[in-house]
Amino acid sequence: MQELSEKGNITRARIVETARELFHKNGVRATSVDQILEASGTGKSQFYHYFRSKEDIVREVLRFYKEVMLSGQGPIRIEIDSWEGLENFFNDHLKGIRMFNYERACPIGSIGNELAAENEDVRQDVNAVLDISIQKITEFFEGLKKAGKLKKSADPKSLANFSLASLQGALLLSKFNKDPKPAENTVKHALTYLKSFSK
Amino acid sequence: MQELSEKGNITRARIVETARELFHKNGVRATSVDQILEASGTGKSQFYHYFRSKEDIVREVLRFYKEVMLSGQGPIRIEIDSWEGLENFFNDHLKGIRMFNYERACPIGSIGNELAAENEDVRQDVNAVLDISIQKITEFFEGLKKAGKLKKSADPKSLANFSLASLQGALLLSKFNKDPKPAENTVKHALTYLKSFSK
Amino acid sequence: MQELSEKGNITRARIVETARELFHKNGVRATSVDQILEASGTGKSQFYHYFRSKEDIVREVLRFYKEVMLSGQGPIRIEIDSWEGLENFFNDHLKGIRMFNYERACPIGSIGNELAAENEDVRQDVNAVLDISIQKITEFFEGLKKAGKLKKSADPKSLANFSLASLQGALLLSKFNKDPKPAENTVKHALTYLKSFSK
Amino acid sequence: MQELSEKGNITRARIVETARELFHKNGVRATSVDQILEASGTGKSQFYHYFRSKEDIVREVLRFYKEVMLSGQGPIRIEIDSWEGLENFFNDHLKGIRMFNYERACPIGSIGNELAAENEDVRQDVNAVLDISIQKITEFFEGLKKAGKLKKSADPKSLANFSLASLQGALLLSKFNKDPKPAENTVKHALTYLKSFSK
DNA sequence: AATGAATGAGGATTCATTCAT
DNA sequence: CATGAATGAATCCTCATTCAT
Repeated sequence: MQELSEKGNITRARIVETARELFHKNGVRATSVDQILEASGTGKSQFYHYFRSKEDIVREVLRFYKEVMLSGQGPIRIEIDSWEGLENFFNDHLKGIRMFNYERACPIGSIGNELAAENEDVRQDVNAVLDISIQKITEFFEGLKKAGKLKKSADPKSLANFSLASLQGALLLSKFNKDPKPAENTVKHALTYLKSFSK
Repeated sequence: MQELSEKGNITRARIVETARELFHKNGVRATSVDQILEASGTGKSQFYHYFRSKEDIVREVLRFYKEVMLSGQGPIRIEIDSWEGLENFFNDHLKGIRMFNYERACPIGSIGNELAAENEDVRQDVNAVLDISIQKITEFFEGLKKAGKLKKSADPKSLANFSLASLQGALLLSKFNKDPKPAENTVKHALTYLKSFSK
Repeated sequence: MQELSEKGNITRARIVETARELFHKNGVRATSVDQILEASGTGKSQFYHYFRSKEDIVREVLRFYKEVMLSGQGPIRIEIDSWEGLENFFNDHLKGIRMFNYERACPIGSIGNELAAENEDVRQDVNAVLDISIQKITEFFEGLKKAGKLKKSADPKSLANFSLASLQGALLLSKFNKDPKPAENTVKHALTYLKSFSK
Repeated sequence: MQELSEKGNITRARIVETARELFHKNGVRATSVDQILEASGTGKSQFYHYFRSKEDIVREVLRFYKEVMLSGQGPIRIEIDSWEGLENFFNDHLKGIRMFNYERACPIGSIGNELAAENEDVRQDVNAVLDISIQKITEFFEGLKKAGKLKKSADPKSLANFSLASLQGALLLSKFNKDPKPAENTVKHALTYLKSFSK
């Protein structure tokens, strides 16, 4: 039942953090293990002390995103209990891409797009992480429905799914355009549509 | 008056076709030049007889998509002159992902997502290709507007942009889920929203 | 006893000329057959119509230098019949390196330095070409001697050999320095020394 | 306080030593990285653990020559404090080429001749290494002059420069002839000339 | 005489991973 | 926990050369 030492944990966390950043910036395959180690200031083979393989750290990165989303401690306000909350959720993503000059899309989606075909585990991980958002949004709509504030025709799960899809596409188009407008425009339309189910 | 030899063109086209398929299936970085050659049944160094570099063939593949879209000869019916035409455009994409068992998203978007950050030319190429769709959809909405069949508040360009974004996101989610539903659901909502501007 | 056609000869000569220039500028190994063909505006496989191999064209280039020197039609005045003639011989070389901004040494010596070790034929060719100069200088000194204008202690062949060695070294140092001074200085000393045998 | 591991240093040094030998024997371009590794008994990709590129090891080899010359520990006695010392300097070079059956010239000059045109850094490195010899010889002549043992007309720097140029040319001609005589003859004349400034 | 497609070995370089200490 | 040396397959690309027309 031995715990990892403090120091070890820190080194490990730094590696994950660096990998996460590089994966987001350049993609997984474009990021070599050596690059991660150099950028994290870690000695050469520390990596294999903490991770079994490159695949392993990819999944570790996805686990990190999962934890952040579940704990709600990331930059995205994912606890949604009002229409304003939903807007915040979308807008936090817009803020996110602004930070990187509209040169990146969703870090999770990018990993999924790159690796889903060749690695079933990663595909499922990606799915699971994105499902957290979908679930949270679903719960928001369910709440509305229960409170009689959503049209009967509206299916919470279906709307949540649409929300995430349009968001992913929004971020993607802004990356291709290196410009905030496509994402802003898409988010605006999506919100307008979603609100049309309000009553 | 002399054209490039038949034979050469065929070999070249076969390489591009193979590259296109592999890029779509596995991604650009995951596809080695050797794989392309082997899969296309081409001798070892024919590649560099026809292409300057791997980047070159990526752009050639994008050029191919561009031509297909401009000529309207691909599987996607991009000439849109009615609401039914718009539905066809979306549905053709759904058919497309079904062909690959929902294991792939948009081939152009995937290339963009993987390479836009590191290669400005590719980013612009991707943008240009996707803009063709956006332009076609824009023209459809403009036509409607001119005919007084679209609400005044509707901005054709903006709606077209939303259309493509939601489509990209739709395909992406279905790839992550290896399931048609997320895409179908997203497309359904998007179309519902767009049609709400009809009058 | 069929002669080569006019046109063929011209193409061939252009290839040799281009090769000569590129070998001088960048070295033999640094020059690819393709580069020669592209720079000479020759179709891809013309090369192997005229030459058996890359080695073959190297030797052709050396043969060219040989002919130029034997015919005395090059930029180097190699017919030496006076001290002034010897000075001209040296100075023509200094002019030569000036033309190329002191970025090149002797084209023949360079080929020799690069290939003598691996190709005995080339080594002998190089030697033969340089021997032409040595021979001409030798004859000059022999003439002087016969005319009683050279000290008895002076050995014509030996002095000629020294002349060429110091010249080769002179050009080399100027290339390393990208500056005319080392060559000018060396030539000045060499000439001073040689003239000391005059009587 | 930690030094690079013994083992690593040894491997690295062995690679440099092997590269040095092969560059001298066959030239830089004629020597592949694989050849260096095989000849040095080093595993396939150790090379890039120690050197960034092939250019890097070329410069490392030049750095090696520089250190050897500065430390005076090589086969060439470069500390010159008498006419005999100058003769030793020349003769050590003659001994050097004898070791290799007169199939090689100056290793530094050869690298310079092959790469100076395409690589400015290498050109400067080569220049710097050869300047060490020139500087040492210059100091010898300056010493003579200060002691009143050199004619006033003699310029130390200029004579040193001539010394090295004639030496380079001497070695070159012997390589082309695969024979010691041209070098011996040239050195003999150069020394005779230089001594003529003694008083 | 000329063209350009085809070949396949070999070049430099990068990569994920393992080993010895 | 940590270090960096070692491994060898794989990657992109270039080369000299030959073939088919």
